[in-house]
Amino acid sequence: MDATPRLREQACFALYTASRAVIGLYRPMLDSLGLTYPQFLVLMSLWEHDGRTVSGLGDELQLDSGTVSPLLKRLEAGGYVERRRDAGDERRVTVHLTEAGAALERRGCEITQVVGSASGMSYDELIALRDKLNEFTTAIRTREHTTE
Amino acid sequence: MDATPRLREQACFALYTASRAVIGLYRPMLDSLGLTYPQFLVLMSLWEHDGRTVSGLGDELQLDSGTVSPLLKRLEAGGYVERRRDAGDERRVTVHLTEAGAALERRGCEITQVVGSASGMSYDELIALRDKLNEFTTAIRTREHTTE
DNA sequence: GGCATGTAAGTTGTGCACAATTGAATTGTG
DNA sequence: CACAATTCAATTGTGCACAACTTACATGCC
Repeated sequence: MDATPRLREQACFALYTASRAVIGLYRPMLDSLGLTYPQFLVLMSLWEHDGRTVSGLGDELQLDSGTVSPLLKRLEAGGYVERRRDAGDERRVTVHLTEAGAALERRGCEITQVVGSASGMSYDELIALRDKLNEFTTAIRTREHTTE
Repeated sequence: MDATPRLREQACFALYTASRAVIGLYRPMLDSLGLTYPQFLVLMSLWEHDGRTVSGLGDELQLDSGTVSPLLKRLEAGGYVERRRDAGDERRVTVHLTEAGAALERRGCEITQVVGSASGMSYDELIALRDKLNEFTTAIRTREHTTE
């Protein structure tokens, strides 16, 4: 019980592997749209609520500006979003879907459904897994800044 | 039900977030050893069975040579492993723990326990989550090369 | 032996992640 | 008003991930 933990017995490793596996399943479908998974997440966030700020997207995706800024630059180069300096507060940049970005919503919805069905789990099982993972993440984050 | 899926309702997003959160929890502890999480995984694999080949480690961690090779180079530069060209088959490179790398095992074991307890879950809950994730990964991988 | 086929490790190029820093704009306080 | 502190986005630097490619070596088949 106190022996060295084996890699395959670790929940953390299972998490790390599962995350990469599901992104790998998205990849060929998103490739055909010229998107990566994080870029797709940004679009999902904007389909729900267009015109978010850069930091708003960072909060939603739990990513900092060092990740989001270049990611948005590529999405803009791809023609899916536009960035606009906020008139009221010049520090803020709001991100807006283009016609092309908005048009991807239908296809994006199909892709998430394909991935969901590939999991081999029922809707209820997926919900339960999601909730368990979110509970896990919340617990981890509350203990994040503790020494040892 | 057929509406656009919201980011926070997606199991995939929960997975992506949970994976990064737990690696973020490992980070400060591994930093003090000069390790990253993937480097730590390599050491865990070697503590269990020293002298694996590069491709053997890749199979274990589900990473390709493009990821593992430079990672091992950094671990070697850090003084934790050595790479040796296999005498029998000159294509193979075996990876061996140094004294310093082997000595990290005890501390590594403590770190995984700290992370486990930070999850706020019981041992049984963690096992159940791990098994569910591995089931998920297996299902995903079997459907990986299917068009749509 | 000679050569096609396959395999192992490494390299190159792109795109995340994240820490640390920068610079511009805003806000709080005297 | 002045100016310190804060906020926001972007930049820089390091280390994964992964696709595509390269090079060296091994093996199978004639």
